[in-house]
Amino acid sequence: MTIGKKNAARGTPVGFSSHDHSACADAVLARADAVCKKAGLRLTPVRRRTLEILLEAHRALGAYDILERLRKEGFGHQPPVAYRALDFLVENGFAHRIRQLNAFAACMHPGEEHAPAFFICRDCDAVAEAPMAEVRAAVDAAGSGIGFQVEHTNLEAVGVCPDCASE
Amino acid sequence: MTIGKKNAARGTPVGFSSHDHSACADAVLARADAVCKKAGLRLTPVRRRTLEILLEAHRALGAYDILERLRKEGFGHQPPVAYRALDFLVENGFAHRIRQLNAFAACMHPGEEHAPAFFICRDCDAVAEAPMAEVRAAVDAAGSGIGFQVEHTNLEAVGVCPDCASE
DNA sequence: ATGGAAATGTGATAATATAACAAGAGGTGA
DNA sequence: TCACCTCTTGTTATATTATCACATTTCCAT
Repeated sequence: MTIGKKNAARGTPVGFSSHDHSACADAVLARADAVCKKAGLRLTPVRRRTLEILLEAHRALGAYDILERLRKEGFGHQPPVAYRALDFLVENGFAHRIRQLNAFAACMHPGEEHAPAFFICRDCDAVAEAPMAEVRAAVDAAGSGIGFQVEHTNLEAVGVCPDCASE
Repeated sequence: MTIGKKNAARGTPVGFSSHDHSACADAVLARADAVCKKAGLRLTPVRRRTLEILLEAHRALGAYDILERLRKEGFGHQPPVAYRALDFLVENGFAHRIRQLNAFAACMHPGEEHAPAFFICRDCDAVAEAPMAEVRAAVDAAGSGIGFQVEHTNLEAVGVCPDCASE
């Protein structure tokens, strides 16, 4: 689909309220560095750059969107390059996979334990991430009721964002 | 991936507790007929058969798994055949799309308003559906807090099912 | 019966994702 | 230092999932 082309001019991506993108991006990146150092993880150039790309875009990007940007910057140009970097970021909580969009978005709360919920606008594909601890607790409880050990949850809500609703 | 090959012998698909499959399948099918009649929807042969296949399998199936079965029974053999039938079922609440698996499963509560949550075993791909109205309420509330009108929610929890845990 | 909308079937292709293997980077202990 | 090991990267090739576009048929309401 190549995320973000459909209605790229509309909608405030990844969070509907405006704010200083570069500041929050820097903060998240610094946090990622710290978390990796502490955990003995290697935030290599491709990985770090992939995270930066997600943060700069400040919206959900498809793997091939990211691959293209990496390629332009001299990294490898084959799909595994992007997928591996994204896998690393997702596994370690620096990014989330948005399955409704076949896309990825930087996590805005790396390091913190959180069960994210995503609000996805069906019109402009903007995505907002909200931490919802209560939901996670409810799911854990429901799971243990049927003998299921929940390890990871993903909640994606589709609807209409404020911008698109006002049109 | 061709869902269901990995560990097909293990796990109790779509719900972890055993029960009379054919009885619940018949009931769901009858309900689907009634709902369609009432709503003026056409549960055509391909669509009905697709739902039956999902009910018989009693697990999540990929679109191409379904396509193959349809083909063997004399229906068309091109992807749109399966995707269109599945789209109809999903849109009208007779089936759910399990995005973690790129697969589809029959809904066990058609007609009833419900925000389903899925418990997906990372070992054997078994899927259990649990209705979680409270979660939906929480998501609606969180959404309206940021001006987002939630239309549809999908919650997928990955973990370990009872069968796989006991090994 | 007939005109229009919905549904089906088909070929072609797009978009997303992984497998498998060779080569390089970096750390660790002898 | 160097041999060794592991992790990471890059590449080729291919698998898997999903959609487009268009002809044909079916169904139903007039």
